[in-house]
Amino acid sequence: MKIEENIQVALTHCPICSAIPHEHLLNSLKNVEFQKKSFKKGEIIAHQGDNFEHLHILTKGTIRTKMASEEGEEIEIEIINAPKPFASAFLFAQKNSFPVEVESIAESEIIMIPKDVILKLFQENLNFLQQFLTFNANKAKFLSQKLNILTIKSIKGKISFYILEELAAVQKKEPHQNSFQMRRNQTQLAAYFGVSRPALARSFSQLKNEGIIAAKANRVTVLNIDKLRSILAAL
Amino acid sequence: MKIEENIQVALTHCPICSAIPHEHLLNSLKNVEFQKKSFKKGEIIAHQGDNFEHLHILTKGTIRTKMASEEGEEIEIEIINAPKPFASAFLFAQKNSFPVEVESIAESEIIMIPKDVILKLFQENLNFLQQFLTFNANKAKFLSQKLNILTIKSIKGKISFYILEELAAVQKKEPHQNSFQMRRNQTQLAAYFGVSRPALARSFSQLKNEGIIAAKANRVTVLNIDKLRSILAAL
DNA sequence: AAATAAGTGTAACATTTGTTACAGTTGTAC
DNA sequence: GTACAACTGTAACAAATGTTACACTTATTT
Repeated sequence: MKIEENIQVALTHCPICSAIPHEHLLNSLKNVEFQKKSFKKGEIIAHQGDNFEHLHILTKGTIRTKMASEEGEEIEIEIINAPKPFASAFLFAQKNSFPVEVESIAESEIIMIPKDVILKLFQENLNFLQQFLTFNANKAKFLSQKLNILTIKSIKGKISFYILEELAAVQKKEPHQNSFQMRRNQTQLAAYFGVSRPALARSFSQLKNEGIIAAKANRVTVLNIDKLRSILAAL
Repeated sequence: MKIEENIQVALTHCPICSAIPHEHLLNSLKNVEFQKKSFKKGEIIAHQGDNFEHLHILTKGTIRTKMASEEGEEIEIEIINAPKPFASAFLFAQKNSFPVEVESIAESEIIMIPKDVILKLFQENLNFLQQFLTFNANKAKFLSQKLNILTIKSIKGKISFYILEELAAVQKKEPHQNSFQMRRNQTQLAAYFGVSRPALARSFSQLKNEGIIAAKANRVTVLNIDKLRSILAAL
């Protein structure tokens, strides 16, 4: 099977494939019937519960995964930009179905590589295996952090947790920084937390009135980190 | 290092080690400085956030993992019986710290095997790798199911989801069975859902009054599965 | 069998969050 | 600059859940 240029480029930048030497990757995939699919903005790539036996790699575009018991009530799990695998942490499960709804939110392209090919690659290439393990372990961490946010019951608590996490991330680079840029607006954050938008705004206002944080445009400044921490502790 | 009899037995029954031929396992571990630790009932094995570089295997006893932002508000994640690995899905993460609090709830014993030994075993033994992948993928599924329960906002919805899952599991063995034994009492279930016990009881009563389920002792009977499903759909 | 503990059902009330609606603010397209 | 859309702040009210308390039932122990 001929591999298109753009897919090759995507794969060399994919966090789990980049360990495989370029030629080796080409050789492996050349002999393999991997599938390619394209999706328009708004199309559903996979439904929650669908079975799969392939490693899915998003080679182009952006997807959003969300969880919903049926219609209605949905909360966003993750937004994934190409090139990256998705649902890879579930590939080797006994009953490996998509745990989330996967929606294309831009012109997207995915390729699908059969499970057994992946296993073969693991044997031929220890680095690939390690990257796969690391990528999935990071995903598991992400899931468990998400779990943590949902575990916190009060909206103020969720906000505090979120802000402390974001601030910690920023402080790794600039240790004394006490403000950061919000990556999500309130509407998105409310979906992420699984709460209503006005309720989120209300709690945000309370934190501001209490002098714990300040917010201007999409920049949040932490004024009293101890109080912020105590909100979590006091839960 | 000498390997005690009981640990050997435990390992051969451990879901990720059972693929390794007995002699091979002994040989591999003989040359390795793996650690052994014992814990009494109630002792904390690991705190949320602790770093680790070893695969942890519970060889004896029972542990409970729970999540908590600090003191107070805790929700139970999982109860694990020996012999099983724990936190294995996070072992290869970039910053691999315990995502949960791990508590011994019985006389327990664990062994710890360094990461690099595990990698070596992967290379020598494809079955071991596959079992490890499967075990972790199942964990990821478990986490995402847990996420699903927390995502559902109403208590009635959580109960419906839970009952439908349990019933589906039972029906795999007995297709026309419409009742099942509860593995958790209401107090435990409330902790699992992250809600208060009286609120759970109230919602339970409502489902009973509406004729959707019946419950006697710890046996739940589904009387109207369509209505149960529609509770989830209507969310 | 009595005593005790563990689990369940339920009620009154407090608290939090959701819902709906609208006004003000900011950003963007034309 | 105007018009429009997206975002934010906020208020009144509804609905759900938490809290506390207690009665009742069911296991377990003695």
